[in-house]
Amino acid sequence: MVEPRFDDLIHAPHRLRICAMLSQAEGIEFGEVLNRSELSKSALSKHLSQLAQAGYVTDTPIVREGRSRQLLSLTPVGRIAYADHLAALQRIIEEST
Amino acid sequence: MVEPRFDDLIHAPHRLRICAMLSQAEGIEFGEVLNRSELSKSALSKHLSQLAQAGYVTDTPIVREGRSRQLLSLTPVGRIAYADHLAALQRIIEEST
DNA sequence: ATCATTTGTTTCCATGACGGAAACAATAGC
DNA sequence: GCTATTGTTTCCGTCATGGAAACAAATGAT
Repeated sequence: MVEPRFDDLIHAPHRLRICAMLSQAEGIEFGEVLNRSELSKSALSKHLSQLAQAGYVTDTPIVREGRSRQLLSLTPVGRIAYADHLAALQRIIEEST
Repeated sequence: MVEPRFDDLIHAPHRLRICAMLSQAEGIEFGEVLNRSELSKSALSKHLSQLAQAGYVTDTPIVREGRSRQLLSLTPVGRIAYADHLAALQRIIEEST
């Protein structure tokens, strides 16, 4: 069972949605995350930097259509932190039912 | 079925915990919320003002041990907004499972 | 009545998060 | 070289947040 650790880094609304996107796939390109977010590319880049610095996200450069792109993924540590945060939220939800 | 509307006012970590506390009781005194939070009384007062201004929280003055206190409660509107927000979180959690 | 205590609000001030625009860097293709 | 694409960093303004202290209101004590 996961520790229900509330994580302020993940909790911020945009980052929560970013983590949710990344949790559902093996890897998503920066451009797709950008399209599915409501952020400018500079803001998105900064959020991803924060998540990367925490060790939650990594980017693998890939090439598609002649251009190099970032394939973003949650790291194992990131998946655990995200799962723990969701567990903390789940606990709040259950307490309130 | 509730609308899964994400509510930034409720989402902020301390306010989320405040709403969670209030959702579990008919009324809680300011002092108890203060003890169960990690906020100064000024910060708590300001958060409660925000929730009150949104129509999510009301305070009923009561007297206990010779002193008047605020008995805080979620309003019906507040309960709905909180439930909707939890539904939005629940949706995120389920998407990520 | 005066003073101190309790309960909560408001003011003041400092800090940090956040966001977008624009400049920048790196790479690929023409 | 020149342009377009992908993403980062810099710059700058704005808003959220928090605590301390001053304040207000009510009660009890002397």
